[in-house]
Amino acid sequence: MKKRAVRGSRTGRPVMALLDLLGRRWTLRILWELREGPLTSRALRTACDGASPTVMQTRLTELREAGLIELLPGDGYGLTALGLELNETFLPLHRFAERWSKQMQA
Amino acid sequence: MKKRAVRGSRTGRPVMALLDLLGRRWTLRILWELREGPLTSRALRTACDGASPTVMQTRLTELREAGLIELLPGDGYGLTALGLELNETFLPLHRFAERWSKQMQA
DNA sequence: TCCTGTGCTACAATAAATGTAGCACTACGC
DNA sequence: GCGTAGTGCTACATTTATTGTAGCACAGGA
Repeated sequence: MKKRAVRGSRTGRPVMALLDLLGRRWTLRILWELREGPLTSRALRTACDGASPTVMQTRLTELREAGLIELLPGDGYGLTALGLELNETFLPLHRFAERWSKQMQA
Repeated sequence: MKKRAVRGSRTGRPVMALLDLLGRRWTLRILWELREGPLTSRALRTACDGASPTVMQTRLTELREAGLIELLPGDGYGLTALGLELNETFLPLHRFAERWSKQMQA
């Protein structure tokens, strides 16, 4: 855990830092899986097709430092108010994915 | 280039395949940089903080196969109708990133 | 005490990204 | 024609990230 700063944060453009954070493996998926409520770290690993605990823990730490998720003792990990707000941005993604999938088959 | 299928596509849930595709490094950033019009592959590399041509080319191929971008001879890479639609989902991200950045400083 | 589950870590093996260099092709000016 | 500059794209060695397996310490509950 040597590199704490979010990559792209040097540019001074927050959206770049955010895109970099979200562009790391499993990050989007983790936020997505938490959309309906908190999950324990192990449930999260199961939900994410058995992602390795190493990277899962790394992502959880990153997301926690970014203030998007938090560890609720007894309930596992859940979205913060900020994380919930971000997640709402992605809600249309499900509908889009269905449309996208159909177009790809054609 | 051995693994062509989008990871997560086995699950039969398109949103998982989409999240996996978008969760690869530079993918979100590329879509973002194309939001205001086509860019050549080299302009794109410059815009993405000098991403290596290897991974840039890999992402461009993936996004092209996903039908989100296309190569317009003479203009470089641009969003398809589908890609444009997806990108509109991310437009609120900029405003969110500003808010997020401010909260993080506090 | 002995389970079971939690968050989390070590460590070697594998896969992905980087950085540098360069190719083939096209279009332009001379 | 010739050189120059731009395009999309690739090779290859190095560095970094991710995986997979195993396991730790701790906190309940039976």
